[in-house]
Amino acid sequence: MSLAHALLTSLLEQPSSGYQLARRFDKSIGHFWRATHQQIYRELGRMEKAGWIRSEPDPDAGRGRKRSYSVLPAGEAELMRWAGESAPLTELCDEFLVRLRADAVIGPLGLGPELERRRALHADKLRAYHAIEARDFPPGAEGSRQRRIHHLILKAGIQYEAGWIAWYDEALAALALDGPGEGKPQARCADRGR
Amino acid sequence: MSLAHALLTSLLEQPSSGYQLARRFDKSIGHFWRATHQQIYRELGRMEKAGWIRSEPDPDAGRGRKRSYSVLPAGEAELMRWAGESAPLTELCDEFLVRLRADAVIGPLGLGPELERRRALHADKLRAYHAIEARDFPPGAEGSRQRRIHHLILKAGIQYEAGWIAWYDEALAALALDGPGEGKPQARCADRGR
DNA sequence: TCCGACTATGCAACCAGTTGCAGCACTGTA
DNA sequence: TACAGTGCTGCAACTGGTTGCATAGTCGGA
Repeated sequence: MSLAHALLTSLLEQPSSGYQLARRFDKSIGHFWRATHQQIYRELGRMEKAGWIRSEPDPDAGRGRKRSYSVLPAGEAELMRWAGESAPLTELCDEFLVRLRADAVIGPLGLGPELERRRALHADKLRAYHAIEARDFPPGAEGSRQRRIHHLILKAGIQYEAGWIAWYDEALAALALDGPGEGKPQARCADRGR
Repeated sequence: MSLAHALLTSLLEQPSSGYQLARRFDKSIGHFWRATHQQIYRELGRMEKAGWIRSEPDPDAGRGRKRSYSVLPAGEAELMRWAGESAPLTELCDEFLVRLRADAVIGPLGLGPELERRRALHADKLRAYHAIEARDFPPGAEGSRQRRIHHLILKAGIQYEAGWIAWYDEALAALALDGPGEGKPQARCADRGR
């Protein structure tokens, strides 16, 4: 598991509260790592107990029970240790491919619209990533090592989405060969007589 | 969750025992959906209770306590229902990108060799996929709808691996700009004085 | 005949992630 | 002053996945 380490990284970049972390995870880091606020609070508790981070109640006063977390040397050492470890690859694991395979076994189920929908969602994400890239990494500017790495990470997202878009295009073309009947699952199911 | 549906699909393609399913998951379906034998046995139990599948003890006799599972009409109906549902996209979620980002915050940690290693693993997988493609989907042959879909699924894997390889090449090039010092984490960490 | 390797199934405990809900503090507005 | 909205934290229950271990039959070889 590495949610703790994702949080350490995020806190090093910017000490914040659990809530802020949760919101941040909807943006930058959240592009490639997900967590709910529940997970984050629980994990912050553990990390504090482990001596990796420390919290102080309410630094910029007034705002409720807010606690701000920051990384202790032990946490930084742990992050350094962990970052150097080698980890297995994240394997391709996509529910939709299972659906496609099911479609192959039990006859055309009219997945065309769903393919279109998914392609469009990927295209939305790609557009969003490109917008971030245009804003934060203008061409020509060299940038620090840190900026180069952040750009690299963004490019991983771009590459990922672009790859899927290309694949969905191919899939749509391949399934279009079935002809117009592909859009009518009921009729085809009846054909199979079950 | 959709392990149950992956199992239904797999059982429709070929009725088999839990153990065989587990081994099959190391191959075809396992390229994009993972499951341990524990998960599979537990799930088969649930599915049988739900009336989606039925089991008979030891059809091709002699072999231990082996049970063979096959899909019932209710299971096929359920699979059909599920395959038509729309599901959220699988998002990019990669631990290594967190490590990279940690490297950006706490200075060069010498991730070069790990990048190389990961690139090589992706290349291995890509080679394996290409071998399967050459064997099962020779160019020129048209093939049935089912074969076209299976090819499509394989191509998703190929596209995925090829994308990562391209990205790792880019990453290696981008981090090489740091010069030879990048491979010596200790020295650089000391530089930072913590 | 015993032993180790492999096929095959399963229990129990644990861990991570999700969901639903509740509570409290503050802010703006009616 | 009351009330709705939102920032912020948290408990409790559940689900899915992992790990470690136990068992039992079968087969081939020393």
